[in-house]
Amino acid sequence: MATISLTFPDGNKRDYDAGITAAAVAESISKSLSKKAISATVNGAHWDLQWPIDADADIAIHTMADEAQANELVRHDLAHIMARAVQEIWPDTKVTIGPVIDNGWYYDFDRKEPFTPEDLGVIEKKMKEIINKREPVTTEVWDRDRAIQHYTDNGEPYKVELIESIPGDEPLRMYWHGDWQDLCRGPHLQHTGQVPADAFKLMNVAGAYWRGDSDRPMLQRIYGVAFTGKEKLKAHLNFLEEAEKRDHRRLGREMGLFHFEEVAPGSVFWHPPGWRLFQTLIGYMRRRQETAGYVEVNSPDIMDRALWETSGHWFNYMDNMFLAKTHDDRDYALKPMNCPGHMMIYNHSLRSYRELPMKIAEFGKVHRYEPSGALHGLLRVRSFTQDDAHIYCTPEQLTEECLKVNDLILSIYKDFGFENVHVKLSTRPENRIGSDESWDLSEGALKTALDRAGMDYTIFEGEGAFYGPKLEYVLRDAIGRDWQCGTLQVDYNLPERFGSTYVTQSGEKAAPVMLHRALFGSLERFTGILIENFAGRLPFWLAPRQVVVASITSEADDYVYEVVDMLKAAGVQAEADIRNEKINYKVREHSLAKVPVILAVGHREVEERTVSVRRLGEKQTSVQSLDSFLETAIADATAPDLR
RNA sequence: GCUGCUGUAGCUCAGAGGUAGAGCACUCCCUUGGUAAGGGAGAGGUCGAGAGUUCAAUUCUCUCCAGCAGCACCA
Repeated sequence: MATISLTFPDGNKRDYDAGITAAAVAESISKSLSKKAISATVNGAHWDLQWPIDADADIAIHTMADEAQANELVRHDLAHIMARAVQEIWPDTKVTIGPVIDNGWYYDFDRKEPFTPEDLGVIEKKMKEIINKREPVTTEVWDRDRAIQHYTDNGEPYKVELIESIPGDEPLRMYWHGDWQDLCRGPHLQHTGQVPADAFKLMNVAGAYWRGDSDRPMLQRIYGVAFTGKEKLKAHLNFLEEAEKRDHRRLGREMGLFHFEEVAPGSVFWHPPGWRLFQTLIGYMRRRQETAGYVEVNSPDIMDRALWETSGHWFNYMDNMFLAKTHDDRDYALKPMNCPGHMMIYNHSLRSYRELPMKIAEFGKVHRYEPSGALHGLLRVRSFTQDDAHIYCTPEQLTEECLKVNDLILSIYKDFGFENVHVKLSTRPENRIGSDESWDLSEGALKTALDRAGMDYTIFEGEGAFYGPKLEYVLRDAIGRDWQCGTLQVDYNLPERFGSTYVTQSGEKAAPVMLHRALFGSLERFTGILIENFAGRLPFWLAPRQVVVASITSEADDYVYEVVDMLKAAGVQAEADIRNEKINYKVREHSLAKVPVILAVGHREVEERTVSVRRLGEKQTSVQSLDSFLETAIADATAPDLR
């Protein structure tokens, strides 16, 4: 028998018979390692302990201490254990797929009866029983016909379909957890007892299309979370609780920012404080854009069908547009995008190369008939305001302009405290307009700009818009969640469709290239993200209510108004609270409403012309002179770009 | 849009085949209180909408609307 040489992480080499399993390698090292071992990494591949090793290789044996591998195995085995539990309880259930995902796994089932929340407890109990049996996990490679026959005989059509979609030259691997069998590429643990029985939880049931295709049957998906230990599960559940507390829909209500109504699903009713925040964001962006050489315009909300036909939206997105037929029998559409309107403005005069790059910005409100199931608070709405702009430039200016947008976007996110930004680059989709040459140029410009800016980015093949490739800026919030906000798209097509030109230096007409970009993206969405990121405790300059001046006795009422007026005159958002309530009551109420500063004033403050300052989240109060508080409040209220 | 769940006062929720209840919020009164709920009284609901079953429906059935979780979608 041939001998192979395995190299361990510490550099040691040992010789074994070819075909030795990783389990046997572990056993050759020590009895305790062989017990604790969960899997191996062989030449970079995650390796089941039962798999044979046929040639020289680098090898590392994993135990539960190896978090990454342990999580993957535990979650993957739990997917199988859950499927087994479900089939034991409801034998008529058909199994499909059950992959590992962030923090856990899911498994999709086909069963007539819906799973109820109570069923989850029953399944969990059964799973724990299976784990406690400590049954071995075993594996075999089968040939395709045998596997298909097996699943046909067992009435598992989804598995048959899966096998048929696996390339013919790939071996099919079967796994057994006890006597329950599943097609699986592995790797898995040694036995079910290696799964920590107290570190998983079934979370919820939901529908999911077979193979992610909305034309295929809807299955029932059960989600679970799992970790290598109880404490980690607890930490994760705490995180979910924390995220729940930050829900902008709840905070928006508690802070009196906005609400929704059945009469306008997916459209926001902004209340005064919420609208103030919204306008603060627009004011900030307006200044940043003006400094960056943009000009602001406004284009109509309702425009004739002909325009949308020219732009391509009518045929590509009609189902998602709000349409309006008028009494003169014309078809109009509410604008789902600002670009066609901006095309009309660009085309209105003869343009010179001297005017380029021309940057047209609009805080345009667009309407999109989003599928009802997609709506979600401020994060996914049917009418929203974009900080939209279109940059018309020459092909030579393209990369430079992309770079400028990239710089601007990062600088702006930084002002809001978002320093961790990732970029997604989406390339040409199957359903697209325009020549391959123009797509080459567009994608090239974006890549070059990203490379020159030294940005990290991930490529998403085929995910671009129908008219051009796009960058999407994803920022990470205070508790590690990712939010997609800004976008930058290169477009050779729209200028062509609209016949846009400019006169070159040599007096000829040429087509401009166009950039679509939005930095906040949707103002509504960005507001929601800010609320969640700050858990409602917005920085002073953004806070929709900045200062409440609360009287301790009614004898201070006049002074309260004096302070409020003084703050307001200085541009600070101040309110009086002279209600017939105790100061405790007022402090509690305004604290819950996340007002950043409460000024309490009683006899002492009136006499000394001071204020007692209580900042949100601090128990400690400090007495300051009116003038010194005014000074700090003005400084705090100043937007970062004006400091 | 699809699957499942939910819809009772401004908010959070209880309730039952015989036309409704709590706490908070709201209004008024007492209280002038020093940093997260002082006390009392009062007002407030076509029980999401429509149809059906029934002597009787807010409660049961169906349809629709909206919300929630996920899937699909996201120009």
